[in-house]
Parts: sequence; C-alpha cells; structure tokens
Amino acid sequence: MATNFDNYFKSAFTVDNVIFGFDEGDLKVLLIKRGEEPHIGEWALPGYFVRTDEDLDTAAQRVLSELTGLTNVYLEQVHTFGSVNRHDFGRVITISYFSLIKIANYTIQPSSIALQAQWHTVNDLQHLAFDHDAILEACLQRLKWLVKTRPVGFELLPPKFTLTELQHLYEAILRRDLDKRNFRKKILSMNLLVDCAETQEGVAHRPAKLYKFDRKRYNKLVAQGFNFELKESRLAHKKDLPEASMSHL
Amino acid sequence: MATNFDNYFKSAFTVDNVIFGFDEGDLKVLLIKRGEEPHIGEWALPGYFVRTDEDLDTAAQRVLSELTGLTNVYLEQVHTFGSVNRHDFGRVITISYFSLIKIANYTIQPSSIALQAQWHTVNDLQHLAFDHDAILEACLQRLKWLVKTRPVGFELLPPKFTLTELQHLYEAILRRDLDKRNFRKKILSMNLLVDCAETQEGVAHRPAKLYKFDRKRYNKLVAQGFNFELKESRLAHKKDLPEASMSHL
DNA sequence: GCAATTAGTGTAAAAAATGCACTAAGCCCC
DNA sequence: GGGGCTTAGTGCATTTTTTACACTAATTGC
Repeated sequence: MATNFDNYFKSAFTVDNVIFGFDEGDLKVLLIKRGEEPHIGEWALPGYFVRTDEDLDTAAQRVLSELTGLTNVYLEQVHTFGSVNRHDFGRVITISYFSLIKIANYTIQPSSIALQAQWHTVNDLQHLAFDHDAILEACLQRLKWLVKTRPVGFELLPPKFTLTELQHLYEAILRRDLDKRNFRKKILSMNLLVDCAETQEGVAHRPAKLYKFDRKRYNKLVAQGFNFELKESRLAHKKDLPEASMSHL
Repeated sequence: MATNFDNYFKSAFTVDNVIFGFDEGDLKVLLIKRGEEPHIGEWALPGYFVRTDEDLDTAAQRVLSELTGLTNVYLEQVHTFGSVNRHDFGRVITISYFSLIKIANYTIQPSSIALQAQWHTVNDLQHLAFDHDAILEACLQRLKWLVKTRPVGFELLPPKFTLTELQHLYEAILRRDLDKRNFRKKILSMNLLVDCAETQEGVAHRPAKLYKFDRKRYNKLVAQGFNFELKESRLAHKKDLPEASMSHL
C-alpha cells in the first residue's frame, strides 16, 4: 500500500491482548512464553503486528482467534503504549486490548504461538516481558471499572452458573470480599438472571440453583440507557480499603 | 533511527488533541481550519505527526503548546483510531488526547497552525474533517466520566470562581440541569474549596462569593485513595434522562 | 426607593446501603 | 440410617445518601 507520507514519520504497530478468563475462583490471564529474542523465555501478552491493510480491532480479533479459536467475544481497546524505548529492536507502538472469554470454550490451537500459551492466575504473576506489566495493570483497572458499570460477568462464566460463582468472580475482579445477602439482593434486583430450574450436581453439599444471563433483556436495557452502576461500596461487606471508608463523598 | 522491522508493518501515526475550554457558560473546543488537502477548508482537531524519537504524551504536549503556549495542563490519552481508510492519503493511525485549559490563559501563538485556530461551542458544531467527529465524541464521553470521578473543574475555570460558575460548568459537561442547593451541599462537603473572602465585582445583582480550589488538599486526598465519585443522579434536579430514572440499580 | 436580578440557605421524605445469624439441603462416612 | 460436614439460601433494622422544594438577602440601575 502506497502512502504520501515520508518514512520519517512511520512506526511499527502491534496489538497486545490481555485475555481474561475465570477458573477455580481465580481471575486468569493467557500468556505466551517467548521463544525468541528479545526477552526470550519470559512470559508476555499475546500480540502481533497490525497489517497495514487491517483495522486495529480486526487485528486484535485475529490475535485472539489464532490463539484461542474463539470469535465473537467481548473485546475492548484500552490504551496505547508508545514509549520510544519500550521495544529493544526499534520503535514499536502497541495498542492494548482486553477480552473476556469462557475458559471452558477455549481449545488450544495448532498455531506455533498457541502451543506456548498458558493460563496464569493474575494474583501471582512474575514480571512480564517488555512493558507488559503496565499493560496488564491498565487492563485490570479497566475491567474493574467495567464490572462496576455493566454486568459483564457472564462473558467469563459458563452459560449456567450459581450465584456463589458469580460472587466469587466479582470478588476476584474487585479484590474484596462481598456480603452474600447484599450481593444477591443487588444482582437479582437487576432482573437479568433467569432461574434455570436446575441445580448443581456432584457437589458434596447442598446444591445451588443454576442461573443464566438473559442477554436479550440485557441488550434491551442497555439500548434504553440503563445504567448498571455497582459502586464498589454498594456490595461491600467490610470497609477494608481506605477508599471505601471515605466513599460517602 | 534504525529498526529491524520490515516496512510492511509500518504506518504513519499522529496525535489529535481535543482541547477543551469553558467560557460564557459553554463548553468549547479549539479547532483548526484546514489550509490544505485533504478536507481543505473544513474544521479539524489540532494534531500532528509524532516524531519517531518522541513519546506519545510528549507529542500531544507539543501540539498543545505550539497552539496555545500552555504547558503543565491536564492532558490524558483517550483512544486510538486506526481504520484503514480514515485518512485519504494513506494509512494514518491517530492517538487521541484531550486537555483542559483555562481560556483566559490562552494566547494565540505565532505558528502558522495557530493562526487558523478558533474556539467553537461544543453544542453547535458542524461536521469535522476526517473521523474527528468520532474522536470528539469519545473525548466528550471521557470528560463526562472524569468530571463525575474527580473534581477537575478547576482546570477549566479561572483561579477564583463562584459556585454558580462551577455549577454551570458541570451542567455544560453533563448536559443536564442540577439543583442549586444539592450541588452546593455536595461540592462543599468535599472540603476542597477555599473561601477567598472576596466577592464578585461589577455585576448588577447580589455579588457572589469567590472560591478557589485547594490543589494541595486535592493532591493529598487523591494520594490517600479518596474517591470523588459524583454520580450523575446525585446532582440531578429533575429526572430528565431515561437512565436517571433507573439509577437505583 | 423600588424593580430586577442572582446569591444563598434547611428540612423532610424516600431510596439505597449496610451489617448481621440462622435454617435448609445434600453428601459422606461410620 | 444417623450424624457431621459443607455450602445454599434467606429478612430485617439501622444508617447513610439522595432527592425535592421556596423563600430571604444583597446589590445595581432606574
């Protein structure tokens, strides 16, 4: 593709994708073990160059589906990182995205990049390659905000889930404990959950009811300008964070 | 600067800056009348190519100061727009920023770009060049969110201001009327305003007290994790938006 | 001094958030 | 088959926050 712009102004562009999943009560992120320099052997976010004839969102989707086989998942641009020296081999500007997927739907792809992919629990990560620590942090902040603003939880959960699973998901993202009764009251008052009239099986205790999200109803409410604001403090059990204790402002 | 990356992956990139100001009760944005193709004669956001040895934030600051002579103002990255066909002459990816300035401090600069600059009231804008309508809209949304989250109003107001001026600023950004008593109660309860012990002069009615923001106190509170959340509905006078009427969720 | 204009102030009612503890249902093991 | 273990599920009273609302105060200009 020919352009009229002098090469002086050009740069390489990549997308980096923070792929979140939820499993065993933990928020997870899918990382790649780098097989080449620079930062060989280190864990990094999956990403790749943006082709010159490819839109940014398309590139992010491509990275995601090459890695996970999934399309049609929640995907959102977060921030662009472009420090002159962030890449060892020259200037590379990266546009970061995050996506939310159901780990159960994830199937390892035969691509060379995917073979080195592994889920990591967000809470016990080592240092990542390049400036990927900062990218991940930005995406975590965005996810935290998102979850308080829109009920996106169902993007990370299997189609049928229990209220306790949903609560654990919120707790993992918000990094705080929530009160069970208040959480249920709030979530059910949104009228977005449908009782499947089924219960859990194979658990060594009282089985919980299964719910699913009514995505139609959700879309309708969003279209009407419905706001799902869940203030952090609204679901709080204890004032265990300094900001919470001043939330009356 | 040499890189190891094939030219195939490279693209031109710019920063575009939505510079907000506030004057005569209206939210304003500083636009440039384009003097060259493409889109000659149309109004556009000020922006320019990012130098290959320049960080993105630095480039945005440079655009701002070349245009307004101002440094040290509120500046924040918003979103990156990179549709393949957004620029007529080739692929150009643009990273958008917005900044908040005090119009009174603005002095027209002798640069050629600044000579074509003009303030426009956000509420009655025509179509802008390129995809700048979308960029402006994204920045407006971000500003709306910001103003509900942090008391950034003082970035747009003169050092001394009345509570009514501050309220008008909020109303312009949130695009809704607010109740005077509730607004004052909420703002003053934040303990961020200092009474200057002065009053307005030269007005044909009861003069209002002048206040200023205590930036030191603000910084201290932010550092402590203080959250300035101002739900839209919290300052509402009337439920004039559909979302407000369902804000109990 | 009076008309016009904007500043400034309090309270009561409704809604939302919070804190808290017991019973229910199923599994497992003996 | 009974008792222990584990997690599910549920209500209410208190506190905090939000909301709605109308009059008096101070100044200018005529």
